[in-house]
Amino acid sequence: MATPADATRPHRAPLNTQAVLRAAVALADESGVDALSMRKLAQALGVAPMALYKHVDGKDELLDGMIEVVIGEIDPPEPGVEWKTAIRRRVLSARQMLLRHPWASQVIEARTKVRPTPAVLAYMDTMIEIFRSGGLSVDLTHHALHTMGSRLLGFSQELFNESGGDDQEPDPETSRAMAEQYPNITALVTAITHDEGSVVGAGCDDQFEFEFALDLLLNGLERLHDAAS
Amino acid sequence: MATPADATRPHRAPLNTQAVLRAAVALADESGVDALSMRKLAQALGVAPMALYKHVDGKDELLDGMIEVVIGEIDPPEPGVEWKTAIRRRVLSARQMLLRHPWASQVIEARTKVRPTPAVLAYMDTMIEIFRSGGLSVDLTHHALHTMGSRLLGFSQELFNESGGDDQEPDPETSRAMAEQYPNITALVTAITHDEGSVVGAGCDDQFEFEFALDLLLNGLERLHDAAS
DNA sequence: ACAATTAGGTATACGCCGTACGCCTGTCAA
DNA sequence: TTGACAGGCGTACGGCGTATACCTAATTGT
Repeated sequence: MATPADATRPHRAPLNTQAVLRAAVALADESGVDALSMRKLAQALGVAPMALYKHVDGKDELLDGMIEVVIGEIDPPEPGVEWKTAIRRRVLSARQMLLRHPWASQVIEARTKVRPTPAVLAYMDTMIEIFRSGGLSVDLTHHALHTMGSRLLGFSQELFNESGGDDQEPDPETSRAMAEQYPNITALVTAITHDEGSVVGAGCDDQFEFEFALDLLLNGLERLHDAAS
Repeated sequence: MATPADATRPHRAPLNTQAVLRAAVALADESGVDALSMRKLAQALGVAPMALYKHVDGKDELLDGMIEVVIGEIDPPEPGVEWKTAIRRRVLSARQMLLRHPWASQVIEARTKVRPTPAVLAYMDTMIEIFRSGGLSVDLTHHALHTMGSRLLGFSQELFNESGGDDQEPDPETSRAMAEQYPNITALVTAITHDEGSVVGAGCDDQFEFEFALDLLLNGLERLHDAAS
């Protein structure tokens, strides 16, 4: 007679796999992926650590499940759109997801090296489909994927965003030492931050920079495609 | 009278910071960075775990030191070379380093988010110098750095290299299921691996793909630079 | 109607990890 | 001679992932 909701004991809702994954994503979003442990996650769900293993095979599979969740947040491709626009929208949507979940980039990269998850494979599959139905050759599509997947430097992205990462103003002495040791960085940063007063504090417009890179690349691919026709 | 080398007790060489860092790099190279623990490193050096803390401040600082070591392996810039060639050589040299130390990319990215090491800053500084002395504007240099630092996808790079990561041949049934679920990936992979019999097993020429991406980007930057002149 | 199965949660324990703290022992300068 | 100190060691603490065994309530087959 008792419905599952008003059972006599302080039953919390019986906790399925999706709930575990969503809680894990939320916890990683707010505390960082390093602070995501099975024990902390269990505590956040009001449950003993080992209870999680009834719903998830282990930490690696938990991470894979979290990947599935966030990849699912990327907008699906719209049919009947020109390939360059379609790719552009998809990549920008993926970027929005990565900004919402700062841990995702690192986790996806690490886990994909071991074994790509179905959602990652599906994402890649639709990307290929867009290129191919846009008329790009197999070879050019292949090159395009590699080009968009490579990072060429492997780091550096976050150097300007917060000018160092810590929050306090650099005291004059250290900033003078900085200017001495890294004159080119210093010159570039001051030039950037002093231009166009529109930018709020310091730093640059990341969205603009991202689209700059994306368009540079897409235009290059289009040029190659046109030349081949 | 006893030289440090022939001391009476089984003294191993007194173990300085550089030796610790080099051992850590070697251990990460052969066992992966996940298997690199202070305890394992100490064991590899024939020393108690806590001995390391006399030479390194902690694990994070150990990782920073390892970054300094591998960044030091990147060829220094040669003066008097045209900017595009200079950048090209530097980036390819950095890539060789990253191939030698598969853990480096991940570690550098993670630590740079916290605080960039001096070597990373110095590397960036010389990159900026090359662009600027090549005549590129501050803005274009800025864009160039972002473009080369962004990955646009964040993953996917390793999908083709080993067609899945595990070593056994996929049995016919699973590969049929693959072909059904990811038709575009399947089509692309089979087309790539069946072309040009020159390629040994399966997979593609990573070096070629990397240079393709690099040149696509450098040519795009050059075009923008010429248009601005 | 009742026994058997099972799904969901728990408690305990093992072996790893990073590292704070204190101690010991040679070496060498004053 | 003495005392500082550099280098190394042992112990211990809290946190981690997770194997194993156990408990309880619901569900199901007969």
